[in-house]
Amino acid sequence: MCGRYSLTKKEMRLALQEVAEMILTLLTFERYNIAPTQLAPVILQESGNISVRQMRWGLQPSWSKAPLINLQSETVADKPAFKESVRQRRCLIPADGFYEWTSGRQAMRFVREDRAPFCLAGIWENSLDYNGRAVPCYTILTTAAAPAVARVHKRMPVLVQEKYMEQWLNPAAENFDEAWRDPFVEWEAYAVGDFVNKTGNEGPECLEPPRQPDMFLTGAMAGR
DNA sequence: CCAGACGTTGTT
DNA sequence: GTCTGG
DNA sequence: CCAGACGTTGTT
DNA sequence: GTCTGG
Repeated sequence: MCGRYSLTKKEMRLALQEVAEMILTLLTFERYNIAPTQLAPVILQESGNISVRQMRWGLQPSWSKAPLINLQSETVADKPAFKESVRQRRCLIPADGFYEWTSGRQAMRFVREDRAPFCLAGIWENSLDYNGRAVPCYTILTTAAAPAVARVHKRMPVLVQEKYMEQWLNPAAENFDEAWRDPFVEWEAYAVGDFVNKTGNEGPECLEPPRQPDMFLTGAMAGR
């Protein structure tokens, strides 16, 4: 009854969007506080197939003491230790917000003005754990902060627009200037309480504003 | 050939 | 481990 | 990124 | 202050 069908490039993109949606709604059990060294879902393409795997946040090269949770997008492709990952093992990291801490250790949460989820640009590799076992690990690429973010922090994660997701995941693709270009997303920032500070803490409480709002941030002291 | 890099952030 | 620079 | 440790010995 | 673990 069904002896043939097609899957054009355009249809492939739709399939990818569907996959991304699936991840964000079903596979991504809610996470409010994904921290370095923890497992989180990552989208990748292997043997031509797009898949989702839980990976450890932070590359762990043998020579590095600390896990590398961020790498600069501007230079990563030129670094001997990472160029192969940039060439062969790019990935997308689904998220709907990210945290930055002010110099005063006030946690801020950044979300898109339209509240839409998004994908961050990452690369991954198999690092060796203490048993010599291969563990897939990922790192988030960074770029100069967008204006609203720059008030708190100079750097921010690279976002991959939907129209570049397929290219980003395809190992055959080579130039990422387009994929890395600033998507000019408007970001909204709001202060959250210190519950999020502790890496083990999970749940919606991570999103709640501070119990005692920071006087300087809210301007509540003005005029006193 | 060997030596040295290979990360990011914010703070002083 | 691997690449770049000298 | 933040939180929390930052020690040694010998014994079970 | 600095390092490790999450």
